Amino acid sequence: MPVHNSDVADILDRVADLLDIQGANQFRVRAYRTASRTISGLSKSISEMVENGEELNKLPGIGKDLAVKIREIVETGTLRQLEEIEKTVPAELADLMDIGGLGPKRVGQLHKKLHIETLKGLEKAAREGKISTVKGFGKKTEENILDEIGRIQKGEGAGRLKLVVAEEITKPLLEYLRDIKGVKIAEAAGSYRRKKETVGDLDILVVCSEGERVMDEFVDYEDVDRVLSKGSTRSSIVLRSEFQVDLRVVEEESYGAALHYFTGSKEHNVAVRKLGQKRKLKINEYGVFNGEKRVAGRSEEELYEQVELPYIEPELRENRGEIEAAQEGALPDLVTLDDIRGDLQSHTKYSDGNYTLKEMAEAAQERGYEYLAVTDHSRRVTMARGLDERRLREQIDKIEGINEKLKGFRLLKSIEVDILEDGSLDLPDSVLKELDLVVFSIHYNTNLSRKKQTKRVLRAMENRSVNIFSHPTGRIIGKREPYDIDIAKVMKEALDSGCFMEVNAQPERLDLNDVYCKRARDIGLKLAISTDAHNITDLDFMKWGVAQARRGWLGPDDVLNTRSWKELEKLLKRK
DNA sequence: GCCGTTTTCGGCCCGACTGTTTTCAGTCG
Repeated sequence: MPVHNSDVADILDRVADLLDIQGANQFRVRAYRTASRTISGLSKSISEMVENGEELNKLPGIGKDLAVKIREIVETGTLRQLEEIEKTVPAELADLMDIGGLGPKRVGQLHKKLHIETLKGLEKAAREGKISTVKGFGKKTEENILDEIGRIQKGEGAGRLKLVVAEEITKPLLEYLRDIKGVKIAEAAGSYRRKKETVGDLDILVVCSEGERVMDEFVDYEDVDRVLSKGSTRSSIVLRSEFQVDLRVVEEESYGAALHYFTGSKEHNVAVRKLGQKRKLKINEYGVFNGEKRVAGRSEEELYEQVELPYIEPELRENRGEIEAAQEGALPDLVTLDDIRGDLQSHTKYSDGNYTLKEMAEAAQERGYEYLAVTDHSRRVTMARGLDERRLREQIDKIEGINEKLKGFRLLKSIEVDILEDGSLDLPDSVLKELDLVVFSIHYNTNLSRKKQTKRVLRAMENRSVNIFSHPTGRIIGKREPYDIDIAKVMKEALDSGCFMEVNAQPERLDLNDVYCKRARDIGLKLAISTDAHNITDLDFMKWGVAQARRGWLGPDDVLNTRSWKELEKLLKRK
């Protein structure tokens, strides 16, 4: 059973939480958290690195000690140290930190003084009024704990929202804030601005001549469920959707510094501040300071300049190597929506799409595209009325007829052919060969073993008629875990055999994810960003795919569909 | 526990708000 990067990261986080509750040295705790972040953001498999005997302590934030521990996790699946700690600090205590207002210190106190070990135990103690008897805890804290537990039991809160949902909530709120008198700027920062696939909460920054008024109006927004805190420069609310929003009011001269600060990520900020420290500069949300003197802060550009860095795009700010790249002048020139010249996956009424060939073609043209691949399902996907050979040929004829009438645009003859369980394809080569390109994907037998699933895809790729492996991991954000498949191996094979892979732009898929995009770029494998549109409006999902690609460091050259059809056609020819 | 153009020891990002205190620790971002 291979140990994944996320498994290693989880164990290290677990150790960090429990050490924290135990009251261990803060910097030691931080070291475990940093290492966990490093590993989950790694674009290669930690298991493979161990197998290949690579030196783990070359990784940032990982020294001799942690390298040994990580190796132990990879080789045994567990960490003895964690098991040891759990003998004195019950594992479930870590979960109590999910309760707002409870951090490591308080959880540690509750364990020590009241012998609380579980959420149930905590609830009981709170109901019996025991919490408020502990020093440092009062009635309000006790009530708050019960409220929070109530919400957890109702299954509310805490969950991260998909980026697309976060946008639906954010846009009207920003408009509301911009309408308040005196507001010059209202902008969203945080993981929303970094275009992370899910957003935990929203950070909004406001520049306004009347701070108090903004705060009053903010907590008065019609969608507010409760107010967590309200100050003159910072307030937090929870919306009825359980989405938390933090608002900060800053002076215009601090706007850039604040925007940088609240855009994060935390790890990126820490790294930038350290660069500041080396130059005797203090960086906070109000600016860059040399002693008492503010030397920058109005814009992000000027803040970066102070630490001798070029501007770094928000999507890259994860401390996954962007600072080093910036120092070396090696930041990628990220792909933009404007670079996209066509869409390489879409469905029509022939299978489970809702529009005709002609309607889809017109919609793609309206978006300024030069081509749209029609990739209806193949026969195995019966639920979607998948195409058999006869119907596909009929569609090919129809597309050719439509193309004759179009100028500066063409529908590409294609199919999303199903990969059957043994790795063979759902349609015969004879018809696949007549297509402009072939997209291939998995819809059934999704729970095969890692070995079988990987072999299945590798075998499919051996067929010279296929081109783009679609939604390669099959995950649905927050709903369905990825298939157990060795993506690294599939990528390597795709590169060697002249195949490509996809970033599926459906906001609930975003598959490949950012980390895999970066891995593809690292090895030189080009990716298609495709909307998998089933409707005309789905064509606009392209922006989510582009966002994910940007988070994965992709430039225009790394993306297939930034090319004209003529160039793309050459690239798709397999040897 | 990590790390090094002030360091192999002694640092480790920084500030707002709350609740509990009676000047501040803890939490959060």
